[in-house]
Amino acid sequence: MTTTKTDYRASPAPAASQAHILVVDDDAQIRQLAAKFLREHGYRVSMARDGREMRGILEATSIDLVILDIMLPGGNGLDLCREIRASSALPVIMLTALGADTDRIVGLEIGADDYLGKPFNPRELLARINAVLRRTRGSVGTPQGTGHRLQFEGWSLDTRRRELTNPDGVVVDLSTGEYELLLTFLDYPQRALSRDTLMDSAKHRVATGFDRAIDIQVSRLRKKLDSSEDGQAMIKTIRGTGYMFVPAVTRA
Amino acid sequence: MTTTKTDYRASPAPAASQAHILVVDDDAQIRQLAAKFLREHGYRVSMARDGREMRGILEATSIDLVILDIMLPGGNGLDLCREIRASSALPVIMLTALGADTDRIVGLEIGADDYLGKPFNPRELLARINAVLRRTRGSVGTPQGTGHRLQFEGWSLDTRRRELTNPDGVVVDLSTGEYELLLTFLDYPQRALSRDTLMDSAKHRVATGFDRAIDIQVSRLRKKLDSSEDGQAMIKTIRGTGYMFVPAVTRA
DNA sequence: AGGGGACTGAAACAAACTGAAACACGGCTG
DNA sequence: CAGCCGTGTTTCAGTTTGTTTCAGTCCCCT
Repeated sequence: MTTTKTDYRASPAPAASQAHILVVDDDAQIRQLAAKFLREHGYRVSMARDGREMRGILEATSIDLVILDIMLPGGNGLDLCREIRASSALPVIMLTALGADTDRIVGLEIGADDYLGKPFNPRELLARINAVLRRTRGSVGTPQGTGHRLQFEGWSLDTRRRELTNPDGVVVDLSTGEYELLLTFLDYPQRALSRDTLMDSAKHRVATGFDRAIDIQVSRLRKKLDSSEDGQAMIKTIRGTGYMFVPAVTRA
Repeated sequence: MTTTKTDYRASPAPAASQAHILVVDDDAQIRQLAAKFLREHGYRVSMARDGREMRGILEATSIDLVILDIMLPGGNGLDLCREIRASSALPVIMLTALGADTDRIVGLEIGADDYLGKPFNPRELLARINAVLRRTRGSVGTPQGTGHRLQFEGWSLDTRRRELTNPDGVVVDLSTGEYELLLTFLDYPQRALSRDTLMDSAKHRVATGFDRAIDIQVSRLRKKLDSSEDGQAMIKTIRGTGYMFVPAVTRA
């Protein structure tokens, strides 16, 4: 995996780049790893070792999202999650040990916005962060929750309903894969994305080397975006590198 | 975006952490176990051995939720549940002996908000308590007992009567399984739920691997929700993952 | 300018996944 | 006891997705 060389966007920063994330984990290695990766992707990151430190940081600074290990010494992560939820709507993503399915149930019901098994793929973490932020952005404090709509060249992708609407207002059916792919593009517009990046961001899996899955998926997506005149041009091929989503993207 | 201290789900919690729970069970061990666990998780807990003690505590203090064993010496737990319901909207979770009759019991008009097979996983108990409190929040103390009604796109699900009403005001019959499934969806709208999660949240059991039970149940539920035009779209399939309930859900 | 290798677009096929009808099973009702 | 209802399983058809394959493009080199 490579950290894409192009630096991040010139235009409508999906605001993701400004979000401030707090990583709570007692394992220094995981903390560092996550922090490094997230910083490279434009987030501000703070870290805490336990509940006490977490509270301190939450009070001292303005955090947009918390990543919380479910297993913390002296104080279950679930309790911390509930504690957060008792007083705010701060988005929380739980890290759970693999295979502990009871935690899975509870992680859901306890009010976490998402959860991720350890060890996790950094890109998947990123994807989920984006998804959660997208879901909660604007909805926090705004009852009717605007902000879940991504627009470009008259098109609109409702991330809540997973629905794409063309400039004429007609809903265009997208398969799950096409939706995820488009979403990835919309998260990083005007930026060359390698097949690798697209693969694990959109499909949550690693490229197998001689894999053309992304190509064909791009091709299919293009076809659907093509109903308008310059649909073809929306996703530009960057030879030897990957693809780039050209139009400017705004949130509504 | 700022860390708004507003809750986006519902009104900001009569803080789960402050809720007062009454455990009614004649088995001292279970009482202790549940109480200890719940206290560790921030609840206030009272205990009663039978119906008489229960009444005493209900009158003396302010209880937010009752956990009630269905098998009690001298006085069926079901009767106690009805008794509670006759005079209040106090949420009740029933503990039932594991096995055959759980399903049947639930189908009956006991009016419990949820149930749990014994022996139970403490975390699952916690999860269901949270879910029930979230659902009924605001209803307790409100004489008219609103709050047990979940609404979406003109539809309304009355969790007390286990009754679904379509936008025209017509009651649509739901089987037990369909009801539980819909309830789970309504608890976690706009969120991809895996078959596993749906299975143990809605059916109180673990998926057996090559299980299509959820699929067919979703299919049946869809059909019933379909009487309106875009019923099909309400439950979206997320290939390779599970299902998602699309409409916004409000409690009334 | 021409040729060759590497890369991409997309059709064709195959595998995986999902929808739903049909059937089977168990409990309940009359 | 026969039939009905709710539910899970089986099964088959329809979708979606990934791989293979081949043709067309682009780039570099001579």
